[in-house]
Amino acid sequence: MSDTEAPVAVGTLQEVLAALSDPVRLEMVRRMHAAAGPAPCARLYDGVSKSTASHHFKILREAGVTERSVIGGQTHQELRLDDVEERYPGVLRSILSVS
Amino acid sequence: MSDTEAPVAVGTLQEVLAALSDPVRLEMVRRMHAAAGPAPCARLYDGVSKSTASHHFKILREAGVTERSVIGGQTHQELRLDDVEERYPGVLRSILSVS
DNA sequence: GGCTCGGTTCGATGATTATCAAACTGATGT
DNA sequence: ACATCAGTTTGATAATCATCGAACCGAGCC
Repeated sequence: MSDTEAPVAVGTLQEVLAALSDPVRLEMVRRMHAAAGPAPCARLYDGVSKSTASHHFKILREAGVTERSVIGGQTHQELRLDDVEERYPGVLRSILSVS
Repeated sequence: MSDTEAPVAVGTLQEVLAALSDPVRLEMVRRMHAAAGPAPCARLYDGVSKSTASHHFKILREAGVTERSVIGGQTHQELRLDDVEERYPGVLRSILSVS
């Protein structure tokens, strides 16, 4: 079974930038982008504890940058690139394209 | 007389995003962009003390986002849009173009 | 010299925030 | 029922950070 939550509106530009300014979260976002679809949580981070990772996922979701879905009982996270692009054109796209 | 400091290299993407994620600093950057050239410090902020503003200017400079110059004895701040664009194409430009 | 004006630096304080371990929850499997 | 696995929440701690006032500095002016 698949279950996706009703996504919150994309947050303020400040919220989005603050969400992306943490290295752990930016790496999460990069991996979600590479995954190009719902990805299991555990594949999206390294070097921090489960609880810390969950905290960062929450911040990303509350900024409207990602959404959570449950697929076959497992939680997945997914980048809301189109939504963020619609609200702030070019911002997330350029950040992801930069090395 | 005009005196411009040798600008530091543009910082990491994290540093740049962190610098822009503060509302006071983003407003400073917006005003510098509008000024399109060296602008006197006092025109670039509202609602915080002189010392706080100076602190924020420093963070922006250390991230390589702005530079300081002295024109006729007065300190001015200027956006380094071209340098940041060269290092992180699209990032700062898109942030400035967004409402 | 002494004064003001614009900025910076110092030191302190309060608020955020990142982090973890532990307890909890919900689903799956035996 | 029990155990396990994945993720969340809670509570606490440590670190970072924004903010301010006060002291300081350099340039121009009287």
